[in-house]
Formats: sequence, structure tokens, C-alpha cells
Amino acid sequence: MMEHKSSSNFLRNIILEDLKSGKADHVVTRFPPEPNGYLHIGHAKSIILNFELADEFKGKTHLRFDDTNPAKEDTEYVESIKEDVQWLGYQWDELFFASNYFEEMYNRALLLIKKGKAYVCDLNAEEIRKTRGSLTEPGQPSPWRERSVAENLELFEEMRSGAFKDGEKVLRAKIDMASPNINLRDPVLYRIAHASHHNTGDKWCIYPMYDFAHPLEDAIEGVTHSICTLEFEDHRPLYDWIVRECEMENVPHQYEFARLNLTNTVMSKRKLKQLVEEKIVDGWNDPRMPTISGLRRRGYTPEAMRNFAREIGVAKADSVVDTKMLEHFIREDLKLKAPRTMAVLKPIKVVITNYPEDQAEMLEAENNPENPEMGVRMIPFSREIYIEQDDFAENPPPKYHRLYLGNEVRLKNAYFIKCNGIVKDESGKVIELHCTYDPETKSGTGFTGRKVKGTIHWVDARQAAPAEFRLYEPLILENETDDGTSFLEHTNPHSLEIAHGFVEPTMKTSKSQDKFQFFRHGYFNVDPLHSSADHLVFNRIVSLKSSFELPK
RNA sequence: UCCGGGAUUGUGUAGUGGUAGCACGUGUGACUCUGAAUCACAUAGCCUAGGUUCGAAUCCUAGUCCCGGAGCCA
Repeated sequence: MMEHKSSSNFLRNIILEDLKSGKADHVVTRFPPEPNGYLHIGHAKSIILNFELADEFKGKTHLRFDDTNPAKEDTEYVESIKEDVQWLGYQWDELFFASNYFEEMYNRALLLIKKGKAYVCDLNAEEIRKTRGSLTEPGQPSPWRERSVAENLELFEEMRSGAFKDGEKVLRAKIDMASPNINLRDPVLYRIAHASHHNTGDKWCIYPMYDFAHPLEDAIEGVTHSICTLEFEDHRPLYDWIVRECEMENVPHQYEFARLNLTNTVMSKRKLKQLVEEKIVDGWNDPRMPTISGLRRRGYTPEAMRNFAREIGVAKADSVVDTKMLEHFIREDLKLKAPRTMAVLKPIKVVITNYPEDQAEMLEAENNPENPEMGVRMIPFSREIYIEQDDFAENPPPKYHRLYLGNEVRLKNAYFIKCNGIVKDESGKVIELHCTYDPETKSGTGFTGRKVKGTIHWVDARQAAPAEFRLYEPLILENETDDGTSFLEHTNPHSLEIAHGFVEPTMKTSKSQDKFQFFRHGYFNVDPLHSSADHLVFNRIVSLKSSFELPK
């Protein structure tokens, strides 16, 4: 399909100006996830932004794992992140791990110490917090702030060699305890953690903090435009300080944009993790999750996600994008790609009383009327078929165009049928319909003798394949409020509905991740985990829009 | 309260001194072997108040409201 062009945004304008003014003569961006969880659609926005910005200016984009905290990170996440980035359609020019720079970072820390810009502090976490001051009051200098360079050097080397326990000492930058920007009040640069790291193993027992590590990583890699989210805005002066004082050759610049929020969705790793751990969903790739792996399993395509990301734009104002926008782009992408087929989700049997019992025929059906190149298929038809329960009403509501006693409708790709009788069980529930068909009205014959208001879908009762359908509703009912309630109280108990019905016989050969439009229902994806040849499972990606609502 | 940001139709986003545009949504009609799609039309906006200017969403002044920041997390 045609890819949408993204509209102008402030980051593009900045790059344009930088190139024009000579502040930069090329562009290098990076996507720097911490491998401590799965990527979600908010990350997709960042990935698409970074890769496309670089691409537009013939630059490069690195994938860099920001793995400076061994306690939280794991190679499992490294692999899933790589997979998700590639699935989205991007290939990094370079793959880096921050942990591979640990020696370089250590040397830069040494430089800071020698310049009198960093010191080893013996205060514990609690004491550091207490002396940091508040939003309105300055902090107090640490009693260890004036240690000699020689002593600092010796102590820092001992920290590295494992002479101290976790938390016993830290390395701090010596900046300004009275700064109105709290990030500048002698921030911690290194902490001691006797933990083994997914990449460096037990080589290190001191690990750099984000504020120290990130600017160095960008500088080492020659990143020109370091794009991050708004909450790091306050860190920018520190970022610049580190690059300057560590005397880095390349000088990257940090720019911040607003993270993505979607209606009826939570987007923080912490909350998503909670949904997984409290078993509200079935893992990180549950089709209800806004994770890239969840959306993929639901049936979203990379094209739809890219077009969505381009359309929502990039800005600095906090915002919440309507999920309908995302849905629009998957419908648009699948419209010409997905074959149409008929599926009855909640079946009721119809007996066509004037159709000979021993007869059957094959009828031709277009695979996609909007895309004739997709050809045709043959579908079986005989005396007994299934239709959708909702397509029959004993007491039809106003403007009901479907089947009811005495009314005639078209069976898609087949004949007109008229309802003459209903069969009920002891409880009074309608369990079967008796109809008659008109052979004159066969689809494709150009019959114009009379018109019907409704066309309904169906499957042949003898040959249809049983199938399971998973219908999703938003996981979160209300958007976050400030009333102090946990978002878990707003989860939708009916976010998953499982239906059992039938699909056309040709669907038996469908493969994992195949996508279809079930006539009049919506777009569905073959579930990669639960579907098999003898037990078909389809995830509803998104329903079709409908201007008619059945009254409850 | 200190520091840093932000405010353009219902939602998201362009516009950087010269007709406020795009997308989604919503509504109406046409068409229809999908109550879909498509097509047509409609819908509605510059936070407030002053000022500069022939002319302000844009520049200036003063407000208002919203978001972020006090991890040895990122």
C-alpha cells in the first residue's frame, strides 16, 4: 500500500536548521532501550521517529542497549527488542551495548576526578536524599565533598576492585548543591553493585548511572541528535555538563518530545508488567496488550503502525491519541490486502426446505471485490447452512433489514431466501429456521426481478470448519484519573470474549498470522499460539465500522 | 512555593508577521450483493487580557491553567 508521508515537526525543523547553520553536517540518531521489558507502541513511535529522521537526511541510526543496571536487565529482552525493531521494518546501521563502553566510561570518570569535578562520597542513600534539599531549598554539601584528588582516585579504584559493599560509597559529580535544578546537586555517577551483568558478567561491581552513561554513549557513537522523552528535559543541563567536562570529541545534543498516550490504554512498562504478573492478560504478547508483540499477535501490520506514527506527529505538548486513529490505519492497510471470506461467529441453523436433500453445488465468490487481482474461490452450498444469530429476529426492531418471518434477504454469493418458519426448543429459544430459496436469484446471474434490503453471510453446514473466535474490547475502561484509584480497578472484565462458530472449508489451510476480512464482521488474524489445523483460532484485529447498532 | 516545559475544532497535528490547513472522529446524502468501502457535503479551533503593526496563532507585557522534576531507576 502507499505509505503516508509524515508532516513537518519541530525535530525535523531543528535538524534542518542545524544542517543549514553548519552546527551539524550529518545526522546520527539512536534508539536506546534498556533491555528490561518488552517494547510497546510508544517505543514504536520513537523507533519510527529516529529511523525516519535519519533516513530523511541520509544519516544513520544505531540500536543501542542502555544496559547499565544489571539488576533489571536480561538477554531475553535484548532478543525481543531486536525482533520488534526489525518487524517494524527497520535495520539499524550499528548495534551497540552501553556495557561495552564501561572501561571508557571509567576512564572518563577518572578524568573528572583529576579535574576536581567528581568525588567519592561515603554518605548512604538516605543521607544523600536528606542533604539534597527540596524543590524550594538548596541542598547541603556532603562532608566528603572536599576530599583530595589523590584520595578520590585511590578510593574510586578501590570501589572498582571490590573493596566495598553495595551502597557503601558512590562517585558523585561536584557541581552545585544550591542549583535550582536538582539534577545538578552533585548527582551520583557510579554506584556499587555486586551483581552479574547479562553482557559483562562479573567483570564489574561498579555501574554508571544513566545521567553519566547516556551522554557518553551518545558522544562515543557520534550521535548528533539524541532524542528522548519529556521527563529528561530537566536532565539536559547535566547531559551537556558531562559531555563538556569529560572532554568528549563529539558533542551530541539532546531533544525531547512528548511520549505517546492512547485512550483506554496504559503505556508504562511498570503497569504493563503488572497486568502480566497479576494474570489479567496472558503474557506480554496477549493481543489486548499495546506491546509490539501483542499488536503483532492481534494482527496489526508494520505498515499500519508506521502510517499511524506518521499521522499522529511529534510535539512537546502532552496528549492522548484516540485509539480509533490506530484502528483506522489497520483497516486501511488490510482493505486491499486481506481476502474476504465468510465466518459465522454465533451460528443458528437454517434449513432451506425447497432445496433437494441430496443436492449440493459450488458457488463462485470474489476474494476481494476492491482488489480483483486476488481472484475468486468456490464455496459449497446445500440444504442446510448456518447464519449469524444476530441476522435473524423474532421481533425485528425498526429498520431491521435482515431475516425475520416473511422477510426475504440475499445470501452473499448465493440465493435469496425467505423465512417461513421457526423451530424452538422447550425453553422457547429459537434453534432453527425454515426458509425457502428462489433458484432464479442465484448470484451472478444478473437477476433483477426484485430487490432485498439485506445481504447476509452464511456457511454450508455440512462442510464448514469449526473455529474459535477471540473478540477483544479495550482492556482499560476509563482513562487515568487523579482520584488515587489504581488503574487495575478500571480494567474491563469483558475485554476478551470467545465465540465458537464456523468458517468456510478453504480456511482449514490458513496459516499462522494470515489475515482475513470476515464478511460484515471485521479483520481477523490467525493466532500464532493457539491456532492449529484441527483447531482454528482467529483473533479479531478490529471490527468493521457500522452505522447500525442492534438494540440491546 | 523553586526550576524546566506546554496550551490551535471532539482528538492528534501543521502553520514561525499576510485567506488557519491536514488526518481521525462525528453528522447528512449518493451508491452498494459487506448497515463496510467509496464519493459528495457538512461540522467545529488559535487559553485570557492588554500592547506593537496596515495586518498577530505567530512579536512584546501581564495573567490563567496543565505537565515534569527531590532513585545509589532509565
